[in-house]
Amino acid sequence: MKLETNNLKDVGLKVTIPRVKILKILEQETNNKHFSAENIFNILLDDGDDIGLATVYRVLTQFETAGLVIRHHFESENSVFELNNGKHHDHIVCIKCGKVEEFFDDIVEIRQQKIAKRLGYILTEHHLNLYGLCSSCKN
Amino acid sequence: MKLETNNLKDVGLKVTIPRVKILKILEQETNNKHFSAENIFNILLDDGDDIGLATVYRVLTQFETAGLVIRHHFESENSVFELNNGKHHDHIVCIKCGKVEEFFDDIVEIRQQKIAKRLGYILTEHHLNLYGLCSSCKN
DNA sequence: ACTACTATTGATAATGATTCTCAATATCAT
DNA sequence: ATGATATTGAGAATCATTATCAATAGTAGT
Ligand SMILES: [Mn+2]
Ligand SMILES: [Mn+2]
Ligand SMILES: [Zn+2]
Ligand SMILES: [Zn+2]
Repeated sequence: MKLETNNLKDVGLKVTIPRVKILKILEQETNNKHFSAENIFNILLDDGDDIGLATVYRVLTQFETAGLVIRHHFESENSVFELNNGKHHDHIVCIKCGKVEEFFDDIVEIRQQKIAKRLGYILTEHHLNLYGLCSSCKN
Repeated sequence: MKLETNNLKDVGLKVTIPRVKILKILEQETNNKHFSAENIFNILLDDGDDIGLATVYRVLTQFETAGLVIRHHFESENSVFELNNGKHHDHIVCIKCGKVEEFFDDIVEIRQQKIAKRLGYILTEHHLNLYGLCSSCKN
């Protein structure tokens, strides 16, 4: 049985064509792991698949609820989704070309916990997004 | 001449009733400095002012462009606005009651610069939002 | 204070991303 | 294979925000 099939069964979702195809797209090893719903819809169109945009949104939300994907809101743009590989990381986004890169910084993570504690909060989540010009675009 | 009048003239905006009133609301020293457009619209309504919601959005966007206010996007909610006091800070938001508190952490700020540099970016902006349960809500 | 020139406003329509509805179809345990 | 149930696709609905446009207000110059 295929990988996607297992992933879906594991989270209690029926194995349907839209779900398998969307999961495959998210699993692609490309230069961009971060997809908008429209992105995925267009890839499906190019592949000749006849899957509705509503289904793409629906499936992505189900995947998010199931913990298979993570949803991001960069700047004030549309939602973007990426496969949840279990390793937390934050993002830096090029304001010119839109490239998204990932990073993880222990010191920042620890600091955040300290800040939350000092203010009396139980920290459940955080979003750290850096914006700037990437190495290609800054010239 | 009043404070609001000066602020507006300084950024090249005509002194109109909607602009002055919205600026006054933003300058209020209350427990909440962070307003949505709807928030401000309702305060105006309560004050008996007859200012359209479209005007509120328009004026807030003009204020943002002029550098008078800063717009935030917490979680995936509506835009919230606060007066730009010139002192950069980040935010922690209670996921239960919605309270927003501010903080500034030198170490995090320095780390962000380092991360951007390491990845070859010129950093122009960042959003760091923490989410959790505030001291009142965690019980 | 009056005019004339523009900028601004308020009402309403339009937009765009996302979600909802619902009848038709597909999945899967039996 | 069958039937109970979940899922799908198309299009309508939603909701925050922006655009349109005729009426009105602000302001520089008299
Ligand atoms: Mn990522
Ligand atoms: Mn603030
Ligand atoms: Zn770039
Ligand atoms: Zn709270």
